[in-house]
Amino acid sequence: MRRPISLFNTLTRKIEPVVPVVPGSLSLYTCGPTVYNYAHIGNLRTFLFQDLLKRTFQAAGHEVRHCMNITDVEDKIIRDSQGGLPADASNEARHGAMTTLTERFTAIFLEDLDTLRIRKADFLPRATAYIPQMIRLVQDLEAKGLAYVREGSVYYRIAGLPQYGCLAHLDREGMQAGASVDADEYERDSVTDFVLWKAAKPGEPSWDSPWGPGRPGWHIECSAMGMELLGERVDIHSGGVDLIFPHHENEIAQSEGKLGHRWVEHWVHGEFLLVEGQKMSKSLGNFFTLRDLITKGVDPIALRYAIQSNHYRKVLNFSFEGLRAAENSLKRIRAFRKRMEGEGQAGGGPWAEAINPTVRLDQAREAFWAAMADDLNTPEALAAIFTLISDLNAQDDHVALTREERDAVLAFLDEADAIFAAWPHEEASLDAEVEALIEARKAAKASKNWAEADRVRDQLKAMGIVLEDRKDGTVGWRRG
RNA sequence: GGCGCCGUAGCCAAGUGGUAAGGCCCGGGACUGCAAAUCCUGUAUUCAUCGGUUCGAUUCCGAUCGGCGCCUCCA
Repeated sequence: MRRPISLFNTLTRKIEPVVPVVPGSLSLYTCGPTVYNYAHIGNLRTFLFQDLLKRTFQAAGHEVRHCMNITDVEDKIIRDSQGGLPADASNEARHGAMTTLTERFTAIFLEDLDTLRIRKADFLPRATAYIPQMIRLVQDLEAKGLAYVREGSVYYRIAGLPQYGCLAHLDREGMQAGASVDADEYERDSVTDFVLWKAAKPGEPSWDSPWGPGRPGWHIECSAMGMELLGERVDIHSGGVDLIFPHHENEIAQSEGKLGHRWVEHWVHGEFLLVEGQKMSKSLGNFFTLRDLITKGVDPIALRYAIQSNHYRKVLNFSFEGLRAAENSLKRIRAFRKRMEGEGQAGGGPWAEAINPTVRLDQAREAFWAAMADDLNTPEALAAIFTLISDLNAQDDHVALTREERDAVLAFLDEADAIFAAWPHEEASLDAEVEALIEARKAAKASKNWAEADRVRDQLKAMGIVLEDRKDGTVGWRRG
């Protein structure tokens, strides 16, 4: 079964159904990292949002063709990689220094994705591997009269493009009133024109081109690689809100200038993240990479959950208190999963009302998908799961769910976890030492040696194993 | 100056023109040798403020206050 999904489209500012050009096969381009440093949690929020987007379509039965660029040539990369080189270093040496830096941080970035269970794109093109395609694209634009050359650089001419600004909803007059526009060092016909190809400056790595040695402008890589790998019509293109302008606006200008028709149907943008109410900055001491948090003992999956339990289009205020709440929420879901994996232990106690587990499960599944299909409303989707957990825990306390019912619940948890990737099945295997300790406590308990029983239980807890005595005398355990 | 967003309980956070989901935390009770897990139960007469439209507004309109983003570094 393939479920339709609707998303807020920045282009129209409306929530609209996503209708892939090729039914059942979604083409997705997500703006990737510039690999000159560790990604911080703000960057990672965007990549987690894109993973949520992708996984939702996959879980909804769509095939996804996903392309994420790796930007490995850029001002900051050049700045950080060329420092140790002599002024007369060869172009080869300059490229080598740049590659050393970008390969290192590309590897680190990919490790971070693994740590956060972010699925890798089918295509992860490096910009420097597509220089010929970019040059051809710039040549095409030049041939169409959309671009012009100034001192070895090529610029895109915005003047004849009435639709320029449609994504960011900017008008030309407002742009020209901007204060920072004349700070640029390049010679352009109009302040709104942007660079497609930058002439090399002394000390910079460069590629040969029809306009002399130079390097690609910031926006051209996404247009060139997106068209090359995903085609002339892309269903969804996403990134952080800061990319709406100028990056995505300029991508539209370039790509549609070349194609002569609409390139991307749906533009989707994730909001920013604040830390303890303030913008992340190194001077405030609230700048965190994933590795910083792991060093502080944070479970990366709790971070994943904390971020994904907020709506992607709202500013997220990251806090350690919020992280603790996320960890505790996850404990509840995981404990419920463990309970469903085991057998029922019906007992007594107060009871609100009997329910039909199968009917209740169907309701939860529909509520979950209705929320996800409505612009990835994760808070509401998770609420559907928690409501189900409360209802079924109460029911199972009194009338144990059957094996079939438990398995059906587990199937739903797996279905939801295919998106959230936070409560997977874990193999229930223990090492011999732990098993021996559990047996030792059972013996102590049987002889009512409470002090010894508690001592062993504390010892196990220190080892990460929490015991749960069951009504029938058996002892359950979980990691925690 | 231009464009736009947000303000819901201690914290996080959905939501709808018809009388406030969910999570965390906290209090009481049940179960337990004690725990853990779980259940029952208590926590917003109220959704920044002030007006307007309406039979009725947290939800629509306007104003005000407060917080924030973008207007070519940026996830």
